[in-house]
Amino acid sequence: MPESNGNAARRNQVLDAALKVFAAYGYQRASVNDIAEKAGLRKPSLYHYMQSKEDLLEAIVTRSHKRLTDQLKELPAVDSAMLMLRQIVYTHVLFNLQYGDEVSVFQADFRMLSPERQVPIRKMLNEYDRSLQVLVEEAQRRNEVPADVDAKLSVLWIMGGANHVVRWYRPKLGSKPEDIAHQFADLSVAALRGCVSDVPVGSRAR
Amino acid sequence: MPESNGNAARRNQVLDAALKVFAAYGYQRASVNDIAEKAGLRKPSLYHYMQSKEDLLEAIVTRSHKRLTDQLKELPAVDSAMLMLRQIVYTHVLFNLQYGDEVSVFQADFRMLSPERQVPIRKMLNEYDRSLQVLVEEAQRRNEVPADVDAKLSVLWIMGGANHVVRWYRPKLGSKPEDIAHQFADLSVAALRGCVSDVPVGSRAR
Amino acid sequence: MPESNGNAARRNQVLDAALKVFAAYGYQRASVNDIAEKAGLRKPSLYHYMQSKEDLLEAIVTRSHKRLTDQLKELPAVDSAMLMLRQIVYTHVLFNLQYGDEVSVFQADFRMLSPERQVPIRKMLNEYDRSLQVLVEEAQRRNEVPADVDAKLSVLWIMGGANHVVRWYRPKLGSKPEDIAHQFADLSVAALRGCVSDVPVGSRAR
Amino acid sequence: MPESNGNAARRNQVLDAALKVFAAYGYQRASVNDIAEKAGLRKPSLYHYMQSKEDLLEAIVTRSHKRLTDQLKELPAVDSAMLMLRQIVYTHVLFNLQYGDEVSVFQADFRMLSPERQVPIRKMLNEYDRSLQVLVEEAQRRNEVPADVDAKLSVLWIMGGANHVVRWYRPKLGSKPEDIAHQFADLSVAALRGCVSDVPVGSRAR
DNA sequence: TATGAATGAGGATTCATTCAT
DNA sequence: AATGAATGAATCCTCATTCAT
Repeated sequence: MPESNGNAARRNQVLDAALKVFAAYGYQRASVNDIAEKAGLRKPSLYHYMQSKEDLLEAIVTRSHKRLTDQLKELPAVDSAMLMLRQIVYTHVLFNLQYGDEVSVFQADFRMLSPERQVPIRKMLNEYDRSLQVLVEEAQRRNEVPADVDAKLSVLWIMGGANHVVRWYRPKLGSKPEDIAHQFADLSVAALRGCVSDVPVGSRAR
Repeated sequence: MPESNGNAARRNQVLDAALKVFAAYGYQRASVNDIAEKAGLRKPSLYHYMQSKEDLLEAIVTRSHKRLTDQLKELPAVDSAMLMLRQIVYTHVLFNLQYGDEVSVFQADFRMLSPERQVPIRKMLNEYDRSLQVLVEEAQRRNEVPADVDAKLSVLWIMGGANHVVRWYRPKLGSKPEDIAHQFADLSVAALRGCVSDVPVGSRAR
Repeated sequence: MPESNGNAARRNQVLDAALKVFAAYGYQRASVNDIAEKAGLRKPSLYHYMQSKEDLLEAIVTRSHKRLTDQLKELPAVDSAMLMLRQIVYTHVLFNLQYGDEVSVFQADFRMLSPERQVPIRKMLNEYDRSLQVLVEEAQRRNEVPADVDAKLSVLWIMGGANHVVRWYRPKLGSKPEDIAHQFADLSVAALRGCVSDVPVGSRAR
Repeated sequence: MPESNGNAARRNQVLDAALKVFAAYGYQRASVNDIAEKAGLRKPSLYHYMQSKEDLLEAIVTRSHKRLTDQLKELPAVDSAMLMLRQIVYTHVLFNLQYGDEVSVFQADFRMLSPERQVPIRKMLNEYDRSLQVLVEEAQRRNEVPADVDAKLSVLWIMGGANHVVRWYRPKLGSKPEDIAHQFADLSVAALRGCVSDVPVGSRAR
């Protein structure tokens, strides 16, 4: 009766195996047997370290978010909202680049969790977005960001760019992670700052 | 007549049914039976309108990309690269908002296609990204975008924001699609324009 | 309501199409659609010329046996049982070589018919074997075949060799059909004639 | 452990179950479920002992041929080609009678294997035929068989008779296996020896 | 702890046949 | 006579999970 999910080191090995397999095939296509092979065990042995396949996914997703927030907590306090935001984007992008598998699985397979299991994670994500939104609003109060910028939309915009990296980034190819993170932090700050008041709106809709 | 996939109107109904089911459950979890029910048919009848489940996914993905590029082709020619880019981002975001299901399935399940089926689609995507990159480079030659901006990275950044919308946008909730598209077009242009030269680099790594 | 299985010429075309398809894939693997394609029709159209797939098999099998017996009926009467037998073997082997597809289907798929449909055909086959056996017994009475030969077994032996040809014979390769038939007729007669009384029985069992 | 096909004893039980079911219904009509029932298992459990249904057929066919050649290898060496041939025919016929199911399945369903899987088996069969042909030629050099006998054809003829037994033999009915094998060995030797030079060629074709 | 064995539930797909047109 | 459309039944196979050892 594996009540405690056994030995913690082994449990982590299993999680890592699952992570790689999920990242490679996607949660649904990855079989428990694939994970077992990757972990150097037989299929039933896995059940000493997990309750179910879904359990692994939840653990991976939760662990991933925790890792990110742990990193963010260590950021030095700065008195400028914009600088804080810049730090966060930089860290977030770098995190995504460093933990590509985890983040990929998060993005691709999060919704494969049962609705109930999604709830706490969605909550964390919303809180995260919300905290960024607060920073933008703070910057707007300080006139570092134009008032007509939609704080919520712009945060979603930035998150999109930051999360997208796991889809195209390949280590050893192209720019270094730190450079990418810097560029993206710059782009975010520039986007928020605006400087667009003089651009004519040349969109199809007009 | 197994070659012609039967009546074209019906085929489209089946594609739409598959689209909804894939969007709701994900390609892997969606069963052929689910699609049949949604289409008002029994399971084997579907095979008059498709060769396989994967066939449906490929058709959806291809149709989606074609729809977008068809819209982009209709954009008026403008002599400014930046304006052109703005138009494209606006149109792309609006398209993603209007065809949320299609785009979601594209993003979530594209890689469930066999490697061979992925090839032509990857090619199209790369061409699209490349064409945007060319616009950024053109804008840089005209000094509308700072020379130190990485054209490729910034395009990927923008695409990230544009594609991300399908993950959070819910019709009837929040801003109107046109407003979102405008904001995102503005943010993209602002991000490229820069104005960030005076910002200190407050990142954890330093 | 296709009571009469329609136009006879068309019916024969369908039979021939089925014959080729059955011979190529085997009755079970051959699909009604394969037959329809070979016949230049669509699947449901076949049902104007048959009651069922099994119906086609029965018709092919029956037609094949009738063709053979028709040929045998035309053999000239001869007063020697051995000569009669020789004629029959020659004709049978030649028939098998000429109607390889039909005979192959007969042998391979006869038992796929429902038990009831097998009855009359088994009866015909038994009668055929029996008539040969009678000839051997007649030859034994005339001392043209040793008395210790088992008439029934030797007939089954001969039929084995004769039927086996459809498994290895390929037109345009090796001997001509007439030469094969002659050789086999010779072998049959020689086998029955015996001349083996002086052979020591070097079999493992002793 | 999907590579090792599990416990060998069980695997053999499954093979035997499959053998009986294939022999009774034919490979195509036999369902995996039929085999499972015969083996006292549920359908999915079979997959511990096989990779696929076709896998079972291949194993049966290969095992059958191996069993025969193993028996043939034990035959005592004799200096007469004719005696050797006689021994082989005797043994082969007896084998076919003793392993009727195996041989029936071999003959009826061998071609249901994928072309690739047929290759090695065809090769073995050809080698077998060829080795018999060599014996006939040797006997011809020793003048034990007339020079005008076609060695290849006569071997095919003999194999036909030998293989045919599985179609008509029913245990407990008619002659004993050993007697049948003896008769057939005698008939083969007699057929080859000839003694037919004085027979007029009474065939339809003249 | 580790695993061989077993399986219920469910997967996509095929196909002979029917029927309305 | 010909066929597009539709489908019930059945097929092989996969897989997450359980359990006895």
